[in-house]
Parts: sequence; C-alpha cells; structure tokens
Amino acid sequence: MILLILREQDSYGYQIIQRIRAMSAQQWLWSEGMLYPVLHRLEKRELIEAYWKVAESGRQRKYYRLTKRGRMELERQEQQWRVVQQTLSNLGLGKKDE
Amino acid sequence: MILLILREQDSYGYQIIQRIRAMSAQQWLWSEGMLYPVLHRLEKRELIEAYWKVAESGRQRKYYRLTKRGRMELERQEQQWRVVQQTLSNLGLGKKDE
DNA sequence: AATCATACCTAGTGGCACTAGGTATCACAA
DNA sequence: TTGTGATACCTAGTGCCACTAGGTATGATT
Repeated sequence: MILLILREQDSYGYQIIQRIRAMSAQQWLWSEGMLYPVLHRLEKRELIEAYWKVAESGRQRKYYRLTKRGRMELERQEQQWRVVQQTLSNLGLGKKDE
Repeated sequence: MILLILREQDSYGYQIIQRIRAMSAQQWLWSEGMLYPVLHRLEKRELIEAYWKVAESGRQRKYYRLTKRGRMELERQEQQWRVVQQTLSNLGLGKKDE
C-alpha cells in the first residue's frame, strides 16, 4: 500500500496514514507506531528513499520517494496480488453458502 | 482460504494443500508444517471441528468440518476482504505507472 | 526392499504486527 | 499563558505466527 501511494506522488508518514484512512473509507486506522518501522524497513531494502523538505507551513517533513527497485518490487507484488485474487475467486470467495 | 475450502465440503489436511496448489495454478505450495498448526489453531477457536474417518483406501483421515462460528467468521473475513480490495483499487492497484 | 505418495505431527527460530509510550512544533481557545 | 488538539516524527518491548526442518507411519509401485 505504501509503495502504491508513493507511486502516485512523494509523501510523508503522517500523510500516508491519512491517505490510507481516506481510501479505505475510515476502515483502516493505521497507527503511527506501525507505519514508521515499516517505512524504515522499506528504506533499508532500498525500495524507497527519504529526503527532508520544509512545507509551506514551515514544518520539516520527511518525504519518501519510490526508487527504481521499489517500482520493480511493486510490480512483483501486483503480480502476486493477482494470483491471490484469482485463487480466492477460484475457491468461491464472494459466493453465497448454498 | 481453509474456511473457503471447508465451505465447499469437508476436507483433510493433505487434500487442502493439494486444493490450494491446484486452485492457485501451482503458484502456492503450502508446506504441511505450515498447514497443521493453522488447522489446530482454527479448531481451538472453534471455527472448524475434526473427525476421523476411514477412506476407501483404508487409510485413517482426519476430516475437518466448518462450524457455525466458522461460517460467521468467514463472512466477517469476506467483508474485510472487500474493504482491502476496494482500498487497493482506490490506490490505483493494477494501473500502470504513468 | 526400496522408494514414492499419502497422511499426520511438533519444535524451534526469526521476523514483524501491534501497543504503548516519548518528543516537538504550530494553531487556537480559555 | 497554558492547555488542548492537530501535525509530525520516533523507539522499545511483547507476543504471536509464518516458516523451516525435522519426525512417524501406511499403502502402492518398482
């Protein structure tokens, strides 16, 4: 999800959480304590990279950018996702119990 | 996935693995070491229940049956799944990088 | 008799999801 | 001016669980 968000545009932790919350119709309320370790892990794997930037508000924000490796990883995961979807669909997901 | 399989019909460990393998076009190769602990956990949560049965082959097999609670849990998870799908779709999953 | 497929199982490890904190700045109200 | 809420970053600790790597046993095939 983070990689998807960063493919749209560079973003920062707090905003990523808001975005997920909004896109899930308030169904997913990711805590910050969850997010930042994930971001750092993604950075370590060189799927994303960080840079500091001062917003118009005057606040420092740590923006993240998708790297080339990140883009490749995202494609790999989209492929995997299709397998998951296809498999669950084959197993009758969504169909009512007869 | 296990609950989905058991909604179709009662099944046993070894067969469940084969089924997942087949339904995923050989993309998912679940090990038995993975499966059995999960089955036991589901049983403990009373989402499934086990019974021994002798197959025509003469072998003892431990069949699992979906319980009422299991059926309810499966519906809950299908709901969750729709949220996940919708959210990822909203975030542009599947769309090519522009 | 050996090997393969079937059929069940447990122990151990490492990673990670999640909770529960902490720090700091800015805006705004009491 | 202090206190509250939103913004914005972070770490430590716990406990579960995904996964690997084993083990046992039977029936069928070679």
